[in-house]
Amino acid sequence: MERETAEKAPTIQDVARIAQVSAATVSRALSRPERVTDATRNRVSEAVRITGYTLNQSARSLRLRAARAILVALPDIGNPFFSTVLDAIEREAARRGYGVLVANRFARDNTDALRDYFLSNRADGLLLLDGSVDAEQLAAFTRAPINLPLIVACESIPGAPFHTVITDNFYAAKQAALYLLQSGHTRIGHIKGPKGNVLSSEREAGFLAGLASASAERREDWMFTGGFSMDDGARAAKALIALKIRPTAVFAANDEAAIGFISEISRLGLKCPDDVSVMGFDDLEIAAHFQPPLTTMRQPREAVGRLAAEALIDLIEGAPGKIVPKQFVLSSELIVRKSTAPPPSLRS
Amino acid sequence: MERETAEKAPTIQDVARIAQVSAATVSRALSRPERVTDATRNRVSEAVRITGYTLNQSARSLRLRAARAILVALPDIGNPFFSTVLDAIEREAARRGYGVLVANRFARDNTDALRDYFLSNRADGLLLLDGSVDAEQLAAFTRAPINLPLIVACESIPGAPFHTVITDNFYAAKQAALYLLQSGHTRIGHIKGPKGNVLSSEREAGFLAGLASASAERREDWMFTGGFSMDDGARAAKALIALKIRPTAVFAANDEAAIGFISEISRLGLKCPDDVSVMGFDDLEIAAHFQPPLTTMRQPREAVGRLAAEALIDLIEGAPGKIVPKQFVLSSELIVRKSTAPPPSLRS
DNA sequence: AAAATCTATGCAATCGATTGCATTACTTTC
DNA sequence: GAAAGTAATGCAATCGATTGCATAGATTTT
Repeated sequence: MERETAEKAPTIQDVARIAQVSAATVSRALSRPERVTDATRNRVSEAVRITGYTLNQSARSLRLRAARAILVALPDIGNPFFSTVLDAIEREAARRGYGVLVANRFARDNTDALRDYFLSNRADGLLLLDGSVDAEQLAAFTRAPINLPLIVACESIPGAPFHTVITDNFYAAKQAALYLLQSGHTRIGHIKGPKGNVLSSEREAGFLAGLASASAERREDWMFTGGFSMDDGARAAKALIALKIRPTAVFAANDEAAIGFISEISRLGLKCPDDVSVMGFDDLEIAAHFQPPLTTMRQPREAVGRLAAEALIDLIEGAPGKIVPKQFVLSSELIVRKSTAPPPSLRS
Repeated sequence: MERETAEKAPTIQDVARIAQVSAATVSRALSRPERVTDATRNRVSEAVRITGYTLNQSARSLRLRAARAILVALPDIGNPFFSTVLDAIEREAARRGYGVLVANRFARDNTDALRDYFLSNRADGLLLLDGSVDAEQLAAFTRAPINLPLIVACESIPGAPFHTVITDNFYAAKQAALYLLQSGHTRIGHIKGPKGNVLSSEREAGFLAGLASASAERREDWMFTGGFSMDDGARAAKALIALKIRPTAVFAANDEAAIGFISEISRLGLKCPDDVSVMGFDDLEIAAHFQPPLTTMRQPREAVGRLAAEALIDLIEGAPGKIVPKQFVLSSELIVRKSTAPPPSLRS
């Protein structure tokens, strides 16, 4: 287990010997340079240069009880939505000198594993990008005696007292519905996200609120059970094709479902937007390059990641004590492209 | 800096006191259960349960000089190709009890930062998914006195003595060219990857080798300067449209460029595959759902990630000493979909 | 010039887990 | 039953950085 290196890495003692000061002074020279004289600081810098010293994080972590790392738990790194958010998190964390540990596809019932990263001093806090966890258990982690610094981002956990960074999914979905209504559509369907997912239900509710506000028709067989994957979208397409009365527009719970949907209806002979307008949600990079380019609600993914990382590190470094949970709610933006058009009835 | 927790986390000493044994015995009971009596083992287990003890990784790392974590350095997590590989890496690492630290978009000239993760005892080894680094400097890291365990995956660094896990890009690209030739195309273009990238040049060379083996025509103005992004593909599309004599098929260096290309030629009035067949490389998830579904070379991304993680951890845990660099070369697979067809001249 | 104040630095304990060596208790062998 | 061997456990040093407290020296105040 113990690694054998020909030459051991230089330690603070080595630097101290060469600079002819004590290890304590080296430590101070490096972390609070104003506390030592110029002469000492220079001697230490020189000794660091000579030895090629790098601080041993394990020793530092042990002493300070701080790992200078955060754990990011996500449901699926492979998903471009999450990987972009992760990108922003990583950037912000690096800026503030923190490492980023990733835990992918951790099971719902595996919150203990996340807690243990904290308890075992590998991470100083948790950034959770998944709302499908036991809120009660999670809340217990944030209280004494554990006091896990926690930020929930992307997906909220309703009614739970966590710091969160989310986007306003309800309002954005309502905007989407309103946009389709304003384009002249009266028969509008929705490809729902996965069951039990908070984002799904908020987007569905927002969509229905949009319909309701215009007193538009709402039919159960236009509410397609779906999911967030392309295959889910394709399944919804098959369901739509089978209908006698079809909606002229469909709002999908995310871009991937929208793409899978369009892909499948094209295969089956319908055209988008000629026969059916389709909207997505997220504005993934592919949305602009898909055929047809996808009308969608753009979520500020980078901002979500950056703010979440920022908030978590503030929490970690902040004074302990009672902190009122902060909620950041960012807005999404309507991006109109070619996958939506007025319904056939309104076209010349 | 020092975190103040109401109650400190239980330590091995606490467990020892409750189990009425020494800390040394607790340590042994946990790491090598066969070395203690059943009675002791049970008492320790019970004490662990009572206290809720979790091992402090910092202390362990300090003592053992091992972090039980690997650092994955990649050029762009946001890219679905890399994020899938990362997914596989994470899974394998977790299986073997290793944490995964990510370093994204690290600059070419910033290899020191990667080395410092190792020197500072935050990571036990480096998994590099980017070939665009200074090979000489990197090689120095793997030698004494640093002895950084290193695996280069996805992109090889030619002529450098590293363990690598790659796919056979040259052969796969040649296969792609041969497939297009066999479909009857005689005028075939190529959207090149980014300049200076190893993958780009191997795919380009393989493509040209394919053409050469069939003595097919090769024209400089059919070799589009490109890149790996959708925008790069779109630019190539504009260049193609401007040509007097156009190729009837195009092989793009990756799926994203292929998608950007198809998207742009559609916008400009050409149809795929009717006017031009297009092939990609990678088989991203979107490839199957794009319109038209994309013919492509599927890279075994999961296998690459898994093998790379496996090899790195073997290297970390293996006996130190001279190790001959191992090269894993995996094969890609032709996936035929609808974006390719025989050229117009051969169709009825 | 003595007293008080301040500054720079060193000493030594500390963080928590691991392990070589020493010790004790128990078993086997002749 | 004494000697030798073995198994289980404890003692104490160790990994490397940080920091409260002590001290020596410099500076200011009276």
